[in-house]
Amino acid sequence: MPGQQRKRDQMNLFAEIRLAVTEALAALAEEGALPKGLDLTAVSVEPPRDPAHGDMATNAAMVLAKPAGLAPRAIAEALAARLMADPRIAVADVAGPGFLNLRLAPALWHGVLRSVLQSGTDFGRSELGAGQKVNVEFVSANPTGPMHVGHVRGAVVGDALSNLLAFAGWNVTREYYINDGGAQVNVLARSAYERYREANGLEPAIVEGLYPGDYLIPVGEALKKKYGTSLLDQPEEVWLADIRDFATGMMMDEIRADLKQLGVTMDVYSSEKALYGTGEIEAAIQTLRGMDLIYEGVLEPPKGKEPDDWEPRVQTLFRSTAHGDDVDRPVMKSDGSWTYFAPDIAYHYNKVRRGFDALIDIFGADHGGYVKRMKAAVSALSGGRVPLDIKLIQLVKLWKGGEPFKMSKRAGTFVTLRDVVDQAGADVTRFIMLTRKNDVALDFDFDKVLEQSKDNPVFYVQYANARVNSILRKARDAGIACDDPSLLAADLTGVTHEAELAMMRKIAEWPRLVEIAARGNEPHRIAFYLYELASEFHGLWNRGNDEPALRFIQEGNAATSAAKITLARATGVVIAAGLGILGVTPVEEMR
RNA sequence: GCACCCAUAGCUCAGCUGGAUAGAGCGUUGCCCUCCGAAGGCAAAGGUCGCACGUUCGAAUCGUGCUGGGUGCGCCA
Repeated sequence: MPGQQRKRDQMNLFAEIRLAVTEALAALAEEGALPKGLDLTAVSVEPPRDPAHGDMATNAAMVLAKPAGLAPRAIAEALAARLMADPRIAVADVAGPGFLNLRLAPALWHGVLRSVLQSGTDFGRSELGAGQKVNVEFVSANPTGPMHVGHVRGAVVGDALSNLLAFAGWNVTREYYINDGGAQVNVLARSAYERYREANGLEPAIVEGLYPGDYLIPVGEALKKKYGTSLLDQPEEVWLADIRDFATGMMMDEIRADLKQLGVTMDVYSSEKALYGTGEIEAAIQTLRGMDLIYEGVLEPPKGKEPDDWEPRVQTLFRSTAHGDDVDRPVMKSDGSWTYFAPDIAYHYNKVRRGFDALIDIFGADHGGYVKRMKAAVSALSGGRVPLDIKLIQLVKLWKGGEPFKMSKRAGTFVTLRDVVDQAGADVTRFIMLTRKNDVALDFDFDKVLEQSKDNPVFYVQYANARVNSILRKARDAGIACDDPSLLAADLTGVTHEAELAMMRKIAEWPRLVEIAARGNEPHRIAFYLYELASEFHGLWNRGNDEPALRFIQEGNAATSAAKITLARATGVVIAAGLGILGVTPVEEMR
């Protein structure tokens, strides 16, 4: 086993104990108590749901019973006897259908606290990703206007997921795909042209089908500054391409600024337009053709929802059904130009050729129908080597004053990212956006997210951290050394109260939780964990009101205080680490 | 018609890639506190995990078939 893995296991107590279990099983096999060569991959060590069952539980006896040809309880008892000889295991007893419940020596929990203080916010970092290159494509909003609230959630999820994967050992690239190659950017150009005419004192003709938003007025003014009156009364052929580039450029500047305000920085911006004329699209399609996955054919009309103007038509199709899709998909329009799918294929082929080991796309839920064909394309073009995971982001419903919130400060009909961040702040926005799994709708209530109460999870988690800092401040004032090196020297043997052990157990779960969240590409788990961690901490704090022995600062007893403060400090460190992944700034003090 | 997503306490939602008596917050009920260890605390009640079969020692979790809601379904991205 590589040294890195070993090092990580020492930080992850669950991994360490699992290793103890599998080593004990191997020893039993060596003695002949178990058959040799059993597959141990299904053996797990996890926190039991009921803390009364112990600190950790393993299912080893149950999953091995059948392949070993032995009764679960017999295996469990042999394993228990073996583990009891391990000084790290205080109690091992068999329960239920064959669970082995373990209670650990308190020194292990104290070791976790020291690990946290030694590693700081790197505690919980994992080598799970083993340095593999993963590309996370997210936002990818059309460059035809400012980002609206619908984009915010995707931006936050993508960014937090990127942080999470980096924390878990992946080499992450954050990428934005600019859809600047389709018809919508010509519409943008024509809309901007009307604003340009307006800037020159003419009446703009914002006809049906153009973008009416006020946000294009500055674009018109900038065009006037650049071109003066030279483009007035010129035919579209003269100005379309230039104005299109100019306007999309300005839109992208605005989008970049919006993302920055939200705390999101992309590593790579890829352009759809740049794929045209370079032969990349043709090459991607040609590659598929070489696999016999491109053909000329006629699609059946969808049953039950036949368009009025349906007529059978021969078109160029991608045989996506060969890679799990339901029907084959057109890549070329009847006029010979590419469908939107073709450059997307080329773009994903581009990502594959750049050497990524895994691809992740964050899409809006309305793109659900696009998932299978995209996966089919990546599967075909990577020879099945590169997995593509697509996360669909459900709607955000805004609320204010108990009513749906729809107004915008801008003239458009949508709420912009800026509207949201200006009112709620980036930290609050980011946290709340992660308090739901990606595929369920989320309510965002401007009143509630800013409330300073237990009901608001952002406040609740931040408050826990602020309390930790308050303890440290008070302790320092009382003359107790609270820097990490001093705390690391504290004797923790007295910190064994059940409530304190519960706190340590929760902290010890952090490395395990990081891996679970990273494995599933599920950043929301971090937010939920932080809430639970904060809850545990507030609970312990509150018990200090009634039971002075549980207070972190013990009057007149610097040594005991230091030990208990270590527990608080470790909690604060993990909260800071978790908030760091979410992209939320921990606050030192509540105001 | 087909595909994908969702369905868990009155409400809003978690649920560890199959584990033990299914959790949290809000709300409800009861008790406590008015102390800057402050922006409340403790406890209780509340569930056929949409329905029905199936796989398994064991299912909210996996499979099949339904019901209800959402999204989408050839020259829009």
